[in-house]
Amino acid sequence: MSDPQEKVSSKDTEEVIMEATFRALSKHGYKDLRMRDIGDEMELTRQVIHYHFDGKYDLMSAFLEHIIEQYEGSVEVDGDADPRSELDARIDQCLFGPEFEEFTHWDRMKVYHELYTYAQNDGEHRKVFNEHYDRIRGSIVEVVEDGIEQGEFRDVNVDRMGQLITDVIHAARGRRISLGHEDAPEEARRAIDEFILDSLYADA
Amino acid sequence: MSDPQEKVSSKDTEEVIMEATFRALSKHGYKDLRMRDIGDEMELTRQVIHYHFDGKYDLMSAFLEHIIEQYEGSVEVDGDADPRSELDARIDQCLFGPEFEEFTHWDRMKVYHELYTYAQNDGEHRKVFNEHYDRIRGSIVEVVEDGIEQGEFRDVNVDRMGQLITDVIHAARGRRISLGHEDAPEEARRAIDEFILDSLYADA
DNA sequence: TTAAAAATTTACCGCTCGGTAAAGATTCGG
DNA sequence: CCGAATCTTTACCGAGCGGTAAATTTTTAA
Repeated sequence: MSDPQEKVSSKDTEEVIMEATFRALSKHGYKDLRMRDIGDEMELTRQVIHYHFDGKYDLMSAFLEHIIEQYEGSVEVDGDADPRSELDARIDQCLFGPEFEEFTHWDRMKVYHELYTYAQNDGEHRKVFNEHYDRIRGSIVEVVEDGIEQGEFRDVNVDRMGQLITDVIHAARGRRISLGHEDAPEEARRAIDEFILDSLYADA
Repeated sequence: MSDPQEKVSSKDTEEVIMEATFRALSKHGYKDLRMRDIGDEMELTRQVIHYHFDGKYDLMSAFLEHIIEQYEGSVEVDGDADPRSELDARIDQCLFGPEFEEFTHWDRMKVYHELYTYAQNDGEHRKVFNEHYDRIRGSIVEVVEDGIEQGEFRDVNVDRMGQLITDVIHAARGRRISLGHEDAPEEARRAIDEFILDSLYADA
């Protein structure tokens, strides 16, 4: 009875559904996602979904929050490092993902990007993404601010700088995913180093 | 009989279908696009589409080439200007569109971005986008190369620089479209100016 | 003028989709 | 141990989808 693999409570089922949704989404893409595909990705029947969620849209909304939670939960910080190292670490994490789960990172990003793009047709989802985006950018802006306060960086417009870095990260990811440019993240990393971060030091 | 508005030849009809597809796509998004929606956007019946195109996928492929053609056709060049002006002009055109058709530019970009993202699930479309992307980036790289040859710019890695600029443009557009950040293009323009293009002059 | 070819419309269809209702199984409270 | 509540499965459905076939109109070529 306390057999760990037989225990399936309500919360576990919803988690199972989330993971199945993730796999189905990875395989078929958002446009061609059918409830049936999700059912095929789990041991349970597809109809259980309707018991736990109120239809397809509700499911997708729940999944959106789920994947964003995972994203933000995977970000690690080392508050003690110097601003430059901290900044580098954050950029790396956004571009390459946490070291230990590299293999799922791009699958997750693929799905994330697809939902991100379709959000233009959905006010609800757009709002969720906006809040998430603010947090990500904010965390980078913060590091730049610290660097300036500590006198390591020049006094630049932090919002503009944070936004620029976030944008480059975003574009490189999108390019790797949509166009298949495997080296996009690494190249973006170098470009940020060579052409952007030097603006934090140069005395204009 | 030579009444200009009554004349409807085969090529014209395909053009009508392309425009209707564009409008339908703008309204409903790729995911929720039905053949019926396209029919609703034109005077002709929706079944004519099946006469001119071999099903929905064939239509979408044709439309993809159509919209990319439009995009590239709208780019104007002034070969005589100095490299910096030329570069500025190109960036502006990518970010804000040709002056005279600003009102359609963002509708087109919206559709473009959606197809771009979905291309990750479609090898055929991905290939088309890759070729297109190479041309756009190439045109920017070219200008930077000219600037270096003419001694106006520092001797940077042109591919990396071209890619970076293209990425920032792309991300800003995506952000305006998906998240609704109206000021994204202008902010990106400033960021490019302040933090990237200065790398073309600074002596390291 | 006319007949064939091209283009469009009308009418229709099979299938797949998301969703539901009721039966069945499992868990929980006493 | 039992009854109730929770959860899952089985069986099914109607709406809406992309697509087709044949009738109809328009254009083309003689």
